Order: sequence, then structure tokens, then C-alpha cells
Amino acid sequence: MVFYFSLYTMIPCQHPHLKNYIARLIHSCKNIRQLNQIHSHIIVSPNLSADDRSFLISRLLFHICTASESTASLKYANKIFDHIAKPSLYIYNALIRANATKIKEPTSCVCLTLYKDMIGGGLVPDCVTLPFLLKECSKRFDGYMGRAIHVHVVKFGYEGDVYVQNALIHFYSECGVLEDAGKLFDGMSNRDVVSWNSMIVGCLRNGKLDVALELFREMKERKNIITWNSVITGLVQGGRAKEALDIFHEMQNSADEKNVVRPDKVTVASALSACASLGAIDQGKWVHSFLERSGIEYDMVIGTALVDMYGKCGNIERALEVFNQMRCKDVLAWTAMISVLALHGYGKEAFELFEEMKAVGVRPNAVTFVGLLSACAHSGFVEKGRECFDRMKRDYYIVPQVEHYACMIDILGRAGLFTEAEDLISVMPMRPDVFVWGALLGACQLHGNVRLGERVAKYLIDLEPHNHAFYIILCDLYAKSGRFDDQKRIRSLMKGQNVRKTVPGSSMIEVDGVVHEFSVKGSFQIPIAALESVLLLLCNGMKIEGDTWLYHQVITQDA
DNA sequence: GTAGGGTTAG
Repeated sequence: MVFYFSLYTMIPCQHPHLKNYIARLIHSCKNIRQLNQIHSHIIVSPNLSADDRSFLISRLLFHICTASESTASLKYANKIFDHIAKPSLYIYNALIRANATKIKEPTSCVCLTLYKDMIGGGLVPDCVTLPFLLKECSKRFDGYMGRAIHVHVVKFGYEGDVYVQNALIHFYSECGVLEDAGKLFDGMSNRDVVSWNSMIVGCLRNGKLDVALELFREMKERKNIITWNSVITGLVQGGRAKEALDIFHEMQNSADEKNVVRPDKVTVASALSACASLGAIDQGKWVHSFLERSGIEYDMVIGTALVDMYGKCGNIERALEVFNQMRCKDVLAWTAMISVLALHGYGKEAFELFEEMKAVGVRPNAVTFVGLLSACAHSGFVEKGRECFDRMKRDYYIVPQVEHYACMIDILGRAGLFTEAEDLISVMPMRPDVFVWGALLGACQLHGNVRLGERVAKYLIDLEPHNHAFYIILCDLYAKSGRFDDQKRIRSLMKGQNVRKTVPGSSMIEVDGVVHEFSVKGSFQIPIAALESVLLLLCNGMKIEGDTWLYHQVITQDA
């Protein structure tokens, strides 16, 4: 026999303070089912007045909005709301807040509709309503609506509220209007840590990394965990991973001082991402051991970051080990592992893992297919690539993006199937980007297809006249086919157009946990002679292996 | 109440 014990039966019909009793009960509720039972009780109880009932319904709705994370509960809240005759400002704020913060994908405009209703019902927004509306506009990149909300900020007199100001800074920088965000920030008399963080993140997202760093230095003692994490993440995503790791270490040194800000899992995920892009395996291992010592919660994000780090640093065994030990794996974790296998030419294994992923019921996304298609490119699977591209559309209803076309062009181009590659480019539903043409140009270089290569390179030079890479490849194509006059012509064209590498190319290598950066102009820490001797050793090794072509490549590029 | 995180081809 099953005993069903419901919360509903626990609510006494008679209670000296029934209203307060139920309010407390709502507050301690953990799941929707219990809330549902309380909801029914509020409706049917004969001992509650109409006022008590509307008070408790408000409380219930507020609790559902703030306590629960699921979208199902949000639907429930919206449903309750529909039955409230005259919602209060408190109710509107709770519901706008829930709709603005809980839904990641901006599919509907519930918040703005609610706001319209609210204004229509004669209510005036307060300083809690406006930041959430601005958050919703930031999420949707709705510059038009955001500016309209800004007008309301002025109209209702909340220009001086620091929460409203911060939300405006965030909104303007998310919509790419950094100047307006900066004006607001400069005009603030009482900035708090969130103002600084919002402005720093705004600069980072809009590519002004150095301005962000200036602000970061200006902050001095006010930094919190979000400040540190934002800067570290922003630097990694902006391609400045080495500086990100420097700041990660600075953060740990500053932990000795008064204001202890210890790294959390966001910091660790970003630091791992920095190690991955640098190929800094020793530092990556150090971050991994730090993670284990620190007691930071080990979640899917951290697991994925570890897989990516070990994989990109070339330690596939370790990546697999971490991956296999992960208890929960979402599509990002599977995709990370598939991409790692693809990167190292383990095409067959990448597809085996894909099968395993499907078998456990995880649905691939667009990025998963980029990983699979790149596996085909790196392993020379032409037919499999075509099949993959088709099945992605047919079986998963994933519309190929420009990235997928770039992969396909790469696959076909590497196989020397130039006609098919060109045909595919001509039927692409979107404008082919530089990566698509770049993949084709790469294939021309690989196969010495001067005729097509010339055309593609000229097109790319038209598209990006200051990118030196396309001129170099064209020169290389001419040189390989003995057209030295044309090669000279391009060289002088480069000079005439003043094309040069804006940032000198550099490589980084990690030796004993220190990342060294070196470029053609000279090494910063490692003597160039030492590098040359290693290079010679490698070249000799390759010569012995009989791979004379590769040997030739290294020597000629060096000269 | 406002601010921060993992997977992508070249």
C-alpha cells in the first residue's frame, strides 16, 4: 500500500493566523507540486477573505518567480498572473524580473508587453522595474526599445539611481553604443563596483581591451570576483591569453592582502581556456591541481574546459580520461571531445563518439557538426563529409551556417575537387565570407592550382586589401609555377598599398611552466641560437624519416 | 534589483 502524503492535507482549516501561516508555508516551499497544492487551498479555503486571498496569491507568484529556475514554473506564474484582476506594482516587478532573467533565449517580448499593460493600468514604474526592462532590451539587442526606456527613466525621475544607471551602461555597451555608456559612466557621481564592472565588460565586449585594462588599474581596491573574472575572460576571448594568465596569477597574489578575492569556478574555467589557447600544458595542469585543492565545485563547465585544455595542448589521453570521468555530459561537453579528436586527425574516433553521444540521447547542435566536418577535413573523409552535411539538415533540421560551408569547401578543396567546391559556393544561401574563400585558396595552394588560386586571391585582396596573408599566398603560387615577374608585381603592389603585418607574427611555447613568446625579430627569453639548433635537429630527424617535402618546407620558409 | 563562465571552421 502506498501512502500519499500531501502538503495540502497538512494545512489546517482553522488557524488563528491562517494568512500568515500560509505565507510562511509558501516561503519554505521547494517545488512546484507543493506550491500547486497551496494554490488550490488558497482558492477553496472558506476562511480567507478576498484581501487575504489576493495577498497570498501575490506572495505565491513572487515566490515562484524568484525561487524556481525552470521555465515550467515561469509558465505557471504567467498563468496565475492572467487571473489577477488588478495586479500591483509588486506583482508586475516580480513577473518582469522573472521573464527578464530566467529565459536565456529571447523568443517573446513578455516583459515589454507586461510593461505596456502596467502603464496602461495607470501604474508608475519604480527603480526596480526599469533595470529589468533594460536587461531585457540588452538581451534582445533592442536599441530602439532601450532608448525608449531611457526616456521613461528621465520622465519618472530615476536618472540618479545607481541601479538604473548601471543597467543603462550595460544596455548601451551591449548594443554597441560604447560612447553613450561612457558618457553615463563619466557623469556618475556615486559609482559602485557594478558601475565599474559594467563599463569594463562593455569595453571588453566592444574590442577596447586596453581601455578596459586602464579602468581595471584605476579601480584599485574595489575589485570583486566579477571584476577579476570579467577581465580574465575578456582577455582570453580577445586573443590575449598570456595577459589573462598574468592577471590570474596577480589575483592569487593579491589574495594575501586585506580584500581576499579567491578564484571561483568561473575564474578556473577562464584560466583553463587561456591555457588551451596558449598550449600551456604545465600551467593547465597547475590550474587543474589548484582546482582539486581549492574545493571549488567540479561541474560540467569545468569538465568541458579541462577536456578542451588537455585536448588543445595535445594530451588526448588525459582529455579522454577527464571526459570519461564526467558524470553529466551535455552537448557542449560531447562537442568539445569530438572537436579535440577532429583536431588531431582521429576522424574515425570522432564519429564513434558521435554515435555514442546519440545513443545516450544527447542531441547534437550546429557546433557539433562543425566538429564532425572538421574531422572529415583533417582525416580526408570526403564522402563522409558530404553525408554529414546532408544528415545535419535532413535528420536534425539544423540549417547549415557559413561555418559549415567553410568546412565543406575545406573538405572538397583538400581532396582537389575544385569544381564541386566552386559549385557549392555558388549555391550557398548566404554571402561566402573570407573563411570560405580562404579555405578554397588554401586548397589551391596545396594543389598548386594557380589559375583558380589567382582568381580567388584577387577576390580576397579586394575584400580585405590590408590582409597580408592573401598577397603572400598569391606570391607563393606564382613562385611555385615559375611566374617570377608576377610574383615581383604582387610584392611591389604590397609595398605600394603599404600592406604589412599589423601585428608581427609570433609563436608561444611553454617551457617548465613559463610561456615564452618569440617572433622573427628575436626571442624575448630564449636565445635564437638555441631555437635554431632545435629546428636543425627536427629537420634532420625528418630527413631521416624520408619526409623530404616537409623538410623542404621548413628550410624554404626559414630562408 | 544592476555586472562574470565551457564546445567552432581558417
